[in-house]
Amino acid sequence: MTTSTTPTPRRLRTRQRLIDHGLDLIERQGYDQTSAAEIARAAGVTEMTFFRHFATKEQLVLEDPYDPFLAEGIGDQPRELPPLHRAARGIRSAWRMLPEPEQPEIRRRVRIAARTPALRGAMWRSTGNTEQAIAARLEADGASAFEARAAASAVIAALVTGLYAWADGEVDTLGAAIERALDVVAGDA
Amino acid sequence: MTTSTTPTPRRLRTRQRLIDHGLDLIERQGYDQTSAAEIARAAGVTEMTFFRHFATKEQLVLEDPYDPFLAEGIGDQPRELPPLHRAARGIRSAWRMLPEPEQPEIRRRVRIAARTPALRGAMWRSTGNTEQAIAARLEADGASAFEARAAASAVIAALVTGLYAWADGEVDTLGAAIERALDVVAGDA
DNA sequence: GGCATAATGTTAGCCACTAACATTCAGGTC
DNA sequence: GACCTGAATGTTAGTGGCTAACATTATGCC
Repeated sequence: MTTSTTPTPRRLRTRQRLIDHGLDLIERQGYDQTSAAEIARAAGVTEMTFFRHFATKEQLVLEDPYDPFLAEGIGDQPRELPPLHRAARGIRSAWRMLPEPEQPEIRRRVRIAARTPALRGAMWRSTGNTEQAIAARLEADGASAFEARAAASAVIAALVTGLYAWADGEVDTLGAAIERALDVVAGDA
Repeated sequence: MTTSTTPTPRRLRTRQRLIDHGLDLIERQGYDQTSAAEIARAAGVTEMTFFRHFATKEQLVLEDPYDPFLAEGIGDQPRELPPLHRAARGIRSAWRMLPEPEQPEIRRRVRIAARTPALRGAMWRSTGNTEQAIAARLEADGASAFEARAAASAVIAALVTGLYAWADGEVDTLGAAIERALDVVAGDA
């Protein structure tokens, strides 16, 4: 039940220092070459404290800002469409309603993730919740469990690939990257 | 350049003992609750030896038998089709030409992977090569790099989801699971 | 200023994984 | 059957991610 008391200002500051120094160090030296202890030291704090803020070292990089709402738009899609198309259209419409997130920070993170094999796996794990939410929506609207999961995973995979391309500078805006990625899996929608 | 000398019989036996005891222990106790040292001990061997056979503990579970040929069938698909459909049809036709792999062993592995969050990420990483091979074929046949990667990742994601469903007993045969998964992403092919 | 509680520190330890060096084993030669 | 060589394994020591248990400091409120 993640007892979620509002974090105290002090805690927020330490957390932010960890993020700042962490991303800095990792960008300069690489993820594997940067230890949690080193980041903690740079932030003026103990290794133990690092892990009290981030359950794993991966989580420092893989915060998940764009995630949990993405399933919301699916219910509005016409049920005659096959699950893959419903998922793609739903995500697209949900995305359009999102406030512009702080893109520079996200982009730093995604770029690091794209370059670090260890994190590409972790990214997949971290999108697991979203995937499940999408699958649940699809299933609620009539798809079989199997179809729902297959469609959800395919759409998320394409989307993450789009994110990577954006972080690498192949696509100009996050929005465009998402649109193009979804077009590939459901181009006629 | 993986200097690949043919492994000596002795080495093969130790390796097999590690696999046998490893899968046994993991099935009984869970992946996280089973240490590499424990598996090594059960196989009558040192922890160090374990890691000389498997670069990581993950690799003991995630051997990759069905992988590298899957890209082969793509070249035969009509180029007018969009990349996603070419990929799906290519994999389907490649699969049909494969000799039946030793399914019981694979199924044990996939089932473990499906149940272990840490391994679901690793699975993704381990399919990276296949994904890249598929994307390369798509690109060679005229798709843009972006389209190629998005389509390849979506198809692989669906396929892995199908594998999980098969391992869980939701689908009877591996072949059927693959067909159904591909139908979801490219049903009209 | 005093107090309760959140935030951090300390210490000790497990496990995945690696490097460097020492030992044993298997298969062919004589 | 003793001998020799290279592959396979063992030993030891260490790093880094991560956790548990307990002690200390800081912060906001009275």
